[in-house]
Amino acid sequence: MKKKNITIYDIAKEANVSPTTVSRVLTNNPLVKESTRKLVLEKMKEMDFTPNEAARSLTKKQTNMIGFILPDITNPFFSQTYIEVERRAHELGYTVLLRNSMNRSEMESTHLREFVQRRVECIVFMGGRINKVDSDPNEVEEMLEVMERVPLIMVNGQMEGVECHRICTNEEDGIRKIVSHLIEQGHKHLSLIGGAEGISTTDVKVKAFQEEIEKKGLEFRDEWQIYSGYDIENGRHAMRELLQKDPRPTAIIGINDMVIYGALKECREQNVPIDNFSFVGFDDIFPSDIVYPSLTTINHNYEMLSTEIVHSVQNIIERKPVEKEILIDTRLVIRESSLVKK
Amino acid sequence: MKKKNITIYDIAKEANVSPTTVSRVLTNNPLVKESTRKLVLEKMKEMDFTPNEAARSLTKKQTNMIGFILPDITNPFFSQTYIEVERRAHELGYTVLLRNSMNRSEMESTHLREFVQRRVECIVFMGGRINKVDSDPNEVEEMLEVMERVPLIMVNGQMEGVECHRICTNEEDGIRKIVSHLIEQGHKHLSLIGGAEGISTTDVKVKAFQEEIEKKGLEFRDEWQIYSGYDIENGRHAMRELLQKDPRPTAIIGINDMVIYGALKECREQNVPIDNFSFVGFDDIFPSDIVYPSLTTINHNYEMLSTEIVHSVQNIIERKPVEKEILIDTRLVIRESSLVKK
DNA sequence: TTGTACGCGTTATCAA
DNA sequence: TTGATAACGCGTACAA
Repeated sequence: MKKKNITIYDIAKEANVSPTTVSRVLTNNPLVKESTRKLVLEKMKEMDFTPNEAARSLTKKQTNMIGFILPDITNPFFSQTYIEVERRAHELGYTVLLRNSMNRSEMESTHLREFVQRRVECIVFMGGRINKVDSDPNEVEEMLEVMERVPLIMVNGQMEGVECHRICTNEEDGIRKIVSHLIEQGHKHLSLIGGAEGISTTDVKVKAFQEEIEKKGLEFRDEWQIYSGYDIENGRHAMRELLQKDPRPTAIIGINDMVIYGALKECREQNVPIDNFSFVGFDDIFPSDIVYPSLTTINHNYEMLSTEIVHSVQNIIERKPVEKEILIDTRLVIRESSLVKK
Repeated sequence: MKKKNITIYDIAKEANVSPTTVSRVLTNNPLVKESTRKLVLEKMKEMDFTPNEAARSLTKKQTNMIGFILPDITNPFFSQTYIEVERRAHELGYTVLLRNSMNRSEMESTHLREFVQRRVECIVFMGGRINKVDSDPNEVEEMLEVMERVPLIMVNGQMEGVECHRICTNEEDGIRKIVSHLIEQGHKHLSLIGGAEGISTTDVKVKAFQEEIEKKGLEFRDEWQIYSGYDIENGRHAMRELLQKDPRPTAIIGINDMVIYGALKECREQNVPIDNFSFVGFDDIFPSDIVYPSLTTINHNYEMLSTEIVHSVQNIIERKPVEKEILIDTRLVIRESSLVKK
């Protein structure tokens, strides 16, 4: 089953040329006579030759690989971003190395180390440490060390003391769009659930939420803003808490779509009519179109997000000028969950 | 920002030893005096040295990479499988190269070529061409060529004329479990929607469905078995068709969970009470626990699936004996959608 | 316990 | 248009 590794030397011998010439046809060097090129190509086909990328990387000092760290690919928000990045990177000849961190710092470290070792040409970082408002000095130092060797792009995050390229969803504006929409629907009592204090994506949203509410002359109630985490179960807990309040809010915004799924589930289990509330999520992951009621939410513009990521990656690698910070605008997708019923 | 690439030679010079010795500490060779090892490690830290994996791969003739081709990582079925594989592979020191094929043959070819070029040590293949009942001769030939150089494992698929390791979900048994469950619930009129004729995973299910129905003394109605594809929209179409039948079935099985999401959606749009039917899916992807009604479905046992995949990968790479075909049993997860109401 | 010399498969430099 | 020859950075047989 295993063949001997055949190399350009083998091809050279068969074609009666030097290895150099074989290498030339491999790199599409135009300084090769057409007839010899044809001959060499023929022999390569015959012998089923494939150049060894490791050897190539070694001499060319470039691997055509980029590393992508994200918390959890089973979360549609990340997979929807990743797949677009993979596609576009592929078009430009790059191989993406995907690694899940599960938001665990040691995993992130491991992945970073591996990326450096494999000499990826750029690292894209989402989630985890880059969303901590108070960054860990050790993590900062590690990032800086990595960045001395590999350029790094942070997506929807940042670290104090780590200056690098950033591409971010305009989350403030997303929240404003949600608040405006709910007020238009006649709501006066808005709640925000999910997330965690000290995590930048949460803090940004909470701040924007509070500001926008007060700007519109509504009342911000502390007890209607519940930090409860990011997943479905966390959403259930928040909703459970909310249902015990008196008075209750009439509209509920989720830090992401997932927590709203949980909130809906909790209402059902407690036999609380869904219609009692308007719900709005954030991310527009695919299940939001199929849950019941379908979920009003903020779409990240995944296409533009991924386009900008790969675009930046490319320019950074090619040492072209790149904007240090790129903001991606969002879009409010109105579905059933936020429309006034009865 | 860019440092000169520092190598074992630089370390050697700094530590007053030979490059060989540096290499030895890198590979944890015990034949190094403890004091020199310490010295070398120190210098490595000081100079922020990281071995170049490409150079390593070149001499060791092993890359520690495995390739993973699947149709679409945004489909939770695949991401739930992939993430487990990544985790386990990582524990064994392997890097997984993930590539999405979107079920397109040319993409698969591109990815296969790249994998060979990068000298991955094993390829895991899901979806696409390996699910065609009538395999394309060109695709078969390509697979065989690849397999002369890299071992390959097919997950939930096979190709006539391509003998290789296979790890499969026991889909027949899954379908039988569903049918039994529905009959226990008192159903006599079962329908199966989704999938496509000539795709092995579909054909296997359809066949098992028909056989099991007849074995139980029920009637298999051709018009209640609708090939309509694999995604949400396809599920809607099938349901639309089903709603026009007279008589209608009372229980609806989906080729996967996605099509049932579509079916539920279609019922709502047409104001047909969900309660008129029992629904059962296949795959147990995560939204099935949060859609309403929550979906009864077949769980793939992702843990065992991924364990077996990585286990096979490892044994194949290490040339240990491996079972040619491994069957993974499923589990019926009963939720609201299939329980008799009223 | 350590070092020398060579090989891994390619690309790049220079000369022919 | 082609061919020697030297890198690229590391591992390993062999010698010391």
